[in-house]
Amino acid sequence: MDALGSGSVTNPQSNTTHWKAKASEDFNDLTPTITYRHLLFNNLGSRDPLRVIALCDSDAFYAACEQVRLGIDPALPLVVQQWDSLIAVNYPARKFGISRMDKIRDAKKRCPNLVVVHVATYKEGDAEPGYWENPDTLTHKVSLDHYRRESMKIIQMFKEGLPTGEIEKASIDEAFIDFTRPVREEILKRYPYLGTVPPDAPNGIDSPLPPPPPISWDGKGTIVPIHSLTNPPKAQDSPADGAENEASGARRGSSLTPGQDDGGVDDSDDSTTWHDVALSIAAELMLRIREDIRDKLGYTTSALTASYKKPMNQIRFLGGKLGKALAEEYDVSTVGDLLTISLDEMQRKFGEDSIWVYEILRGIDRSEVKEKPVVTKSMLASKNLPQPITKATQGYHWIRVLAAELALRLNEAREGNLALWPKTIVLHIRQGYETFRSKQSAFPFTRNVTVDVIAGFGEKLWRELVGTGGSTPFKITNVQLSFSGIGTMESGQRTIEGFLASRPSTKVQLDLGPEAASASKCPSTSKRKRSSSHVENSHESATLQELPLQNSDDTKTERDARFSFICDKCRQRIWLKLGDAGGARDANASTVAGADGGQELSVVLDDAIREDALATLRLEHADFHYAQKLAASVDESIPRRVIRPVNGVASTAKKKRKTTDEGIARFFSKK
DNA sequence: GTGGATGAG
DNA sequence: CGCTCATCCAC
Repeated sequence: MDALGSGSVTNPQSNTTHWKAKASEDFNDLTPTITYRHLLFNNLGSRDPLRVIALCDSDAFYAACEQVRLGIDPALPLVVQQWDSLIAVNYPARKFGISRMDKIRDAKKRCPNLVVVHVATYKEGDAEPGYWENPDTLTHKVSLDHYRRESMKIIQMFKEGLPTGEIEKASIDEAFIDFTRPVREEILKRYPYLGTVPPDAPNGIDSPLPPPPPISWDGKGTIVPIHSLTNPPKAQDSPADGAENEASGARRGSSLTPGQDDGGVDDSDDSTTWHDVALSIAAELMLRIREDIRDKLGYTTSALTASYKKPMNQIRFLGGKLGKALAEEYDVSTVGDLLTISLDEMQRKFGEDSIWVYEILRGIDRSEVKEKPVVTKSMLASKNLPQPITKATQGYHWIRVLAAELALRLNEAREGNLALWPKTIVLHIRQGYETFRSKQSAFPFTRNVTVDVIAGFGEKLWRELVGTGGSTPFKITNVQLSFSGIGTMESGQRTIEGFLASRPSTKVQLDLGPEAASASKCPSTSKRKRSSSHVENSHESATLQELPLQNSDDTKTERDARFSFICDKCRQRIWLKLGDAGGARDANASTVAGADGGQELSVVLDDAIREDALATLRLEHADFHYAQKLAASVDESIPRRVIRPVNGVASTAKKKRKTTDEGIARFFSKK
């Protein structure tokens, strides 16, 4: 696709309409005459005429990460290897004609002195990924953790450098930056006289701003005038570090040749607008931050700062099925070809919402830049199996490897927030060339998320997905294990129970130890009716109740430590009661049941749950004392705390897609 | 909630 | 291209 904007026309004489798409449709709102209202209010969102957005990405990011990590001279050619392929090639290496997806051998042939770093990997049992010269894809899994961490550092610098800007991490090496607010602030700082509407202004706050000062585009990078968008500059004029700082969409006079810097003040005409000023300030801020990142972290970046159009093929959303569908529907191959289709025609065919696509085709992208939560909603670890696996044990092996990665990543994320809780765990497998199938299950909140806990669930899901093997042969070519629905647990309550309550068949009730009764003496005893039934087929599950019995070495003292604690305040030994999982419960009676039927969860998992429950019990017991103090006068039960999903915006008002949407039309709904 | 599909680097 | 990652959405 190319020929972006081939139908656009700029009008250097008009202050109100900067370009038109063919004759009839115009986009007046993009670049109106800027008034005091435009400047002094900041409430127009993506229709703000002073809106400036930048996209900044790191150059050959993975390669740069390795270069920085190893303290290698950035001028040396370096590639990052993943098995037999390359996943990153730095600029010096590109000079040798090496490109991504070259085979490693070819790359070395082209450049014998090439620095080759294999991406970090780990195998089952490794506590963390490591850098090895020749990891085996049959035993190891790639880890991108280091790159994720470095990425976060860069995002952090954007945020610190632009406290009032909006930063949206777009990928591991890219971020969208909304400069609209910082630019406004800067304009008011530099031109304070704009801060008040002059008394003699003809239309009050709706009067146009006075003419802008001349702009120096010097040192702001490469400027891409709007005229040139069909023939944009190439990167040959980049700074020496290979990075670029482009600004696009400035409604400039014709004096600036694409890719050249005229090196100074724009005194060419009277066509400079406040719109241009905004763009130039953003470009300047962008450059400053990029330099800071380079100096502090060692990463070079490229940025494109645009008011509304971007050069070359930089159109989002058309790279996938939508683009293909459009091309087929209209039997065209370039964006330019689609510009002949009028808005009316598109809307008649695809409904009102297709204006979104119509604008995208014209380089107008009104998407909001919105900061994403620091923690992502999901985490996925996956492994392609060059040699398809055929046995359940092999599956368990990979599940453990993937579980190790998830454990590592979740625990690392928890360094920032202890209450992080993935509500769901999912196992995907791909059999041969079939599409993926998956199974998921609730994941309990556990303070210690270990490989064993995760793998326990993974194995359970595996059995649901492929069975225990034997009878039906399989050939699995990919295994993925993921957490989803990551949110935070509020004041760490009632979590295990919530999880187990959904498995009524395994509810068991068992008081442990002779002192169990004494536990109920301290706080009030549960009056809830209890089921006295034990699990009938106890061989089916390794539930908590079996633990003390299974382990013959388990002395009484050990058992005490595992299932109880002594409260400092009341000097009571407080016991963990394994009982009915659902329903209400008193402050002192922690309830835990075994998990799923079958040998679904390992003993170790139960152990983790037990420890978790014990920790919860301590908190609750402390709460009990606290509540007693507070509520001495009132005969009220201790307020129950409730689990509340943090991102619990239950999307009730989800728009129903029109059932008439068929084929291509379904792409046209508003994003 | 579950499971599949999509887009992106 | 092969691999990895995250989100969306119909059911």
